[in-house]
Formats: sequence, C-alpha cells, structure tokens
Amino acid sequence: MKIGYPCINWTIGCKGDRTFRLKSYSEERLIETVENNLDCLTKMLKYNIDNNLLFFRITSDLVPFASHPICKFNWQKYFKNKFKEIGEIIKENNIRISMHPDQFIVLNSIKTDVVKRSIAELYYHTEILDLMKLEKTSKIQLHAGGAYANKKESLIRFAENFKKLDRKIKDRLVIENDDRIFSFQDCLFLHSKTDIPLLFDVFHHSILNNKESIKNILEKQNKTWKNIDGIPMVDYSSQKPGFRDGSHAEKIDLKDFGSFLKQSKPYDFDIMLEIKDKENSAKKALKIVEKDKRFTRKELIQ
DNA sequence: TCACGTCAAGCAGAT
DNA sequence: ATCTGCTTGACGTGA
Repeated sequence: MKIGYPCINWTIGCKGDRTFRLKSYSEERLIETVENNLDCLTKMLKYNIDNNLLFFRITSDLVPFASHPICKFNWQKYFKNKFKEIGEIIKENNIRISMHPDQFIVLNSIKTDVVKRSIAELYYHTEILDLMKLEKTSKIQLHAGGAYANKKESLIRFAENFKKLDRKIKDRLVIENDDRIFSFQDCLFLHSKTDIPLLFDVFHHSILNNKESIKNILEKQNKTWKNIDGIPMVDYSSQKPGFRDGSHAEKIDLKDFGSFLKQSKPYDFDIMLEIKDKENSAKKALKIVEKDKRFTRKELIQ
C-alpha cells in the first residue's frame, strides 16, 4: 500500500502544471513552459521520495496543448532524455504513477469530434508514460463519460470506442466510478465488455452506490486487475464539512480515513488522496497506514 | 503592482 | 437560460 496525492505540492513552491493561453502559443513559450514543468515534477518526486509518498499523479498540463492541432513541435524528441531521466527516478524509487485526463475527455460522446479529440488526448497521456519508459502498472484513469439519457447504451458505446484504441492506450486505461452517473456497479458492466481494470473512488461511492460494502467492492475490484497492471488503485477523499455533497475536504479527516482502512481489510491497494492540502494530508495518512498490521515496512515501499 | 475579464475542450444537475 | 463543479485558479492586458 502506497500513499499519494495529485499533481501539486504546496510545500516546495514550484508547480509542474504551468500553462499559457492558446493565443500566446509559440514554440519558444512551449519549450520554456515544459522545461519548467519537468523541473518542478522532478523536485516534487524528490520531495515525495524523502517523505515516503510513493504514489503520485502527474498533471495533464505537463505539456500544454500537446494534443491540440496548434502544436506541431516535436516535444517528444526535444525532451526525450529529460523524460527518460525522470522515468529512471520513478523506477529506482518504486514510485507508482497515475494520470487523470480532465472532464473534456469523453470517450463515449455521441459527437464524433469529441471522441476524436478525446483519443488524441489519451494518446498524449500515453506518450508521457511511454517516454518515461514506465511499466504498464502506471495508469491513466478516466470516467465512463456521459449518460445521454441511456446509461447502458452509453457504456456499450464506450466499449466499442475502446476496442478501436491503440494497444498502447488500452494497456494504460482504467475506469473510475463517478459520483453522478456511473456507479461502481455500472463500471463492472463496462469491465465485462472490455476487461478494463476498475479504479475504486471511495468518496464517489459514498455519494452514488448500490449499497455495497467497501469490502464487497474491493473484492470485485481486485478481480479486474491483472498482475501486469499492478495492485489496484483507490482514490480517497472525504466530505468538506458544511458544503454540498461531493465537495472535497481541505484536510484529511483522520477518523474517516481510519474507518475506511478498517473496512478495507484484508485487501491491498495504492491510495490517492484527493484532498486539497495535498502532501500534508498524505503525510498524516501515511502515519496511520504505517501502524496497520496488514503491511510490513517492506510492503509499504514496494 | 494589482484589478479583473477571460481562458481548448463536455456534461449533468441546480438555480 | 445560466451557472457550477470536476483534481486545480491562473493568464495576461490595461491602468
């Protein structure tokens, strides 16, 4: 079980997701921005290694406009060595990596150009992980998409579009249950059509579910991950007190997290903490996990 | 230096 | 019809 946080580290004072407006696009600007983003990514990874936070989500904004038609620059070649170096840091330290394309990526859209753009963006994410030469245990997590007034049909459309994807993308993609349309049960149906591993989002599940217990879900989730995929990934967050259902907490609720850990026995998985104060909550969570008798010290870092 | 209008992209649900 | 949330406000012009 590894503990991680997404994309941004507030402590080190530098961010790997700097971008710019489409209007100010230029090759020079792109190079300068990507250089900054890769340097900051390296710094964040080093911080994480020092703090035993060995699960990390890389921002989708690492290479701005990478999948946009305006970008003709061969950034893959230009930054090849830099990507390889970062990949070596990741592999030498047994860091698990995930990525999460944002809400515009809808593989089951009824609009063909939306699907086309989504595939281009998925390809970009795959290229990042491939340039770092990471194993297939590094995943790209995606929601199943829109409902379009017929959930089942929409899932089947996802499955059909998935089948047409490049092998490289298929090997990376995992599906995450969301909090408004596709529950974990819906994702299981999609899994039955595609064999895609399922990422379990605990918080979304607390909002949209079919009354399954945590343990029951984890048991089913486990069966969707093969050896080559690594151990399952789990997203965890808790409710921001006093805000609408689904608002992510500012800081980790240690009582809720402890309760989740208890309910999750005896399963093993890597946890991504989607909590706004990022590394600070991750460090607190790690302390609790370290006390869990399920895991030896060795298992925590492997 | 700071205020503030705007930013590549989709979808659903609330107002 | 318009706004909000999503993992996250940040960019950039104009004063």
